[in-house]
Amino acid sequence: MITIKDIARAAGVSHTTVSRALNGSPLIKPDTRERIARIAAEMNYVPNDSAKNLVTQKSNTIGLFFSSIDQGTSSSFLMDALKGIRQTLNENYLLTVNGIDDVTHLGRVHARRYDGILVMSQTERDNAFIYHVQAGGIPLVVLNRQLDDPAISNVAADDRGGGRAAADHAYELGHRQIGIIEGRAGFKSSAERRLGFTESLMAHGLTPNPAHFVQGDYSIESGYEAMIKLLEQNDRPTAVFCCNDDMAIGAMNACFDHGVSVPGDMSLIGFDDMVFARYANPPLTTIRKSVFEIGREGTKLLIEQMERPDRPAVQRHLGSELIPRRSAAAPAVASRNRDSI
Amino acid sequence: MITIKDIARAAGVSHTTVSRALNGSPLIKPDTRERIARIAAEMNYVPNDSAKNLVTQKSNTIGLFFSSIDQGTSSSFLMDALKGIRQTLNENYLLTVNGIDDVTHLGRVHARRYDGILVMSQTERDNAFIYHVQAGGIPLVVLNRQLDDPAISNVAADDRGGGRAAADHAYELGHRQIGIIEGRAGFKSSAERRLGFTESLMAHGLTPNPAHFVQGDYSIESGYEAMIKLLEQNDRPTAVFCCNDDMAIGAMNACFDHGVSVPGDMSLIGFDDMVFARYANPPLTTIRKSVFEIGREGTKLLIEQMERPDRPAVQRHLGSELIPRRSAAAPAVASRNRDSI
DNA sequence: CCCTACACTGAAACCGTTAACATTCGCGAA
DNA sequence: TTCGCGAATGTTAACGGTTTCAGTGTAGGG
Repeated sequence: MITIKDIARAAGVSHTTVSRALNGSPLIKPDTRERIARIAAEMNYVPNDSAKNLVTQKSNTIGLFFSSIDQGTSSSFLMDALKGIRQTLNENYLLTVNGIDDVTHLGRVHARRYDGILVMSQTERDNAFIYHVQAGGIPLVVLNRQLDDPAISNVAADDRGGGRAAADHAYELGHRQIGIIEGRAGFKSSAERRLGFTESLMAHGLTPNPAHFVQGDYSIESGYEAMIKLLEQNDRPTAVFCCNDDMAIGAMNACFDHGVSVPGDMSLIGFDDMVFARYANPPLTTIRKSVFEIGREGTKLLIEQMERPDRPAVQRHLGSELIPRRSAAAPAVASRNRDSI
Repeated sequence: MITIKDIARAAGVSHTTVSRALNGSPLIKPDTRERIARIAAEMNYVPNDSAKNLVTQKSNTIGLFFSSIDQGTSSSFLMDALKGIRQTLNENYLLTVNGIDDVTHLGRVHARRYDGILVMSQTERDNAFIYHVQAGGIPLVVLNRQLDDPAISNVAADDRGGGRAAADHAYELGHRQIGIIEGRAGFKSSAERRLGFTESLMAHGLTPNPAHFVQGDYSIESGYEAMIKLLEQNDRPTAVFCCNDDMAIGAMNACFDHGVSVPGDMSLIGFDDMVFARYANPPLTTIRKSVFEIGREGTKLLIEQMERPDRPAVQRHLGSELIPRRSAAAPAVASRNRDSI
């Protein structure tokens, strides 16, 4: 392995000069710098990160931590976030990917090891981790989940607004019995989406029917099960807001299996707008949130934070947008009548 | 930041003794070791990786490289692979995730920076990267794509066998006109799956009809387009093997949009068995390949390779398995007749 | 012609660890 | 008593960079 000293010898200068030349120090005469650069290139010199990091007290590493790689995180999530992050992050940063749950010793997550940390958070259970990072003085941005703490930088979709938009849409189509399949208990997004949903109902003068609130956990299966519970009710809703697309797919399957046509007998609205949403049958009406964008904005924020740690934390909410497709339509006449009685 | 020297001072020993004690050297008296360990814990000591890596000439980092994060890699892929890898990898390894396309300077991928590298490869275009890594003497395992070079360790699914199984299944259901929507041109998996498919046809005495071979690129859209080309033919197939599930979903949509019922008028078989396959409508008959397992086995191999670099490279093929669901069934009588003429 | 200032380069210390090479100590054999 | 030896610990030199501080050489001003 060749080092700056080898280059120094070859160039007939001191290794200090080589170091400076390679780092673009203004102290070095332009032609010296060039000569050294050329020699370094010829010798295929690659700087030793460990040595560099040791003396500069940096790690050159950004850590991406997920709530849980196993559950609750749909795969397109990870992918989209990764795209957004990589695209924004300078190439010579190392980006590591971890599950928060996999971290057994918090002590191993340390300012020496990470220059900055991104947390893709879903649940308040991540808080222990988040506050550990913050206490350790590591630049930190929490993605995806809205945080209450203004001291921590945060980029998330507007879950509540999205929930509201979903319910608004159902209302405008003419539905008056609108159900909801909720996300995983304990996840902030679940609470927010339901809250927005309820707000919309109230705003339109509808009284939420507790029987039409069914718990799910963001998995396809839970959507299936929840939908069955809804279908079995005598006074079942004519439209259901599923708090993510996975559950909407599950719900759609439940409808098919029980001879309930979508959207003829039942309107379905999802959340996330993952790739498959438009290829569902019927294509899924849903709320788009851009994890890609969250990744991108979050990374920008993190970089800023690393450059000037004194700056105050920033909260940013990215809008969520209704994407009307074909899984939600006006209710059948019968149910409209039933409502108008 | 506290270092072994601080601990040494606190314990009244030399820093060498601390280093040895903390690393479990047999040279240290048990009670000394214990005392030092206790002090270290009390002081919240965290070793400095950079310093350690500098002197041991390791990087403590494993790199996971993807053919392309943007195209051709479905997201559940990344997720599953990651699960398999993380589960197998010792927690104190850093695992970085990169797109091969994002690597602008091959020189930056270097034995100093990575103790080992996993390549999730799809296409021969990755070869430049792969051989660079190998030439650099970095322990390497190529995942997911079958390699011709026995000098490089390799874990992949049995694509050819899977293709064969798909065609066999269609044949056994009674189909005699079997089409194929091929994967992305240039991807090894595309070639292998087609090959297996063709082999099966020949084995059953069917002559492959060139018009029934349509190019796709593994995207949902391409599956849609390709299916339309197939549907437009006068002598269209009664069953189509789609070289991945994404394209099968696209193909299914094309059928719906053209009033062709699945599996009534058209049987569809996919490949991968991604999560959504069983929630398609109808549930998708497909070939299961476990990316998770590929990740797991590949990591095991890599670790072995890092521990004893002298060992010869290993090729491992994980089986692929037919998962019959409802998107493929016996052909309608009319077409059976047409065939029997 | 000398002195100073400035532009450039070099020497040496340091970052936190590990490892090769002493050193100390106590004990049993000669 | 002395010597040798092994167990336990210490000294010191790496590892490959950056940075502080101390030169050098040259040009410009007096």
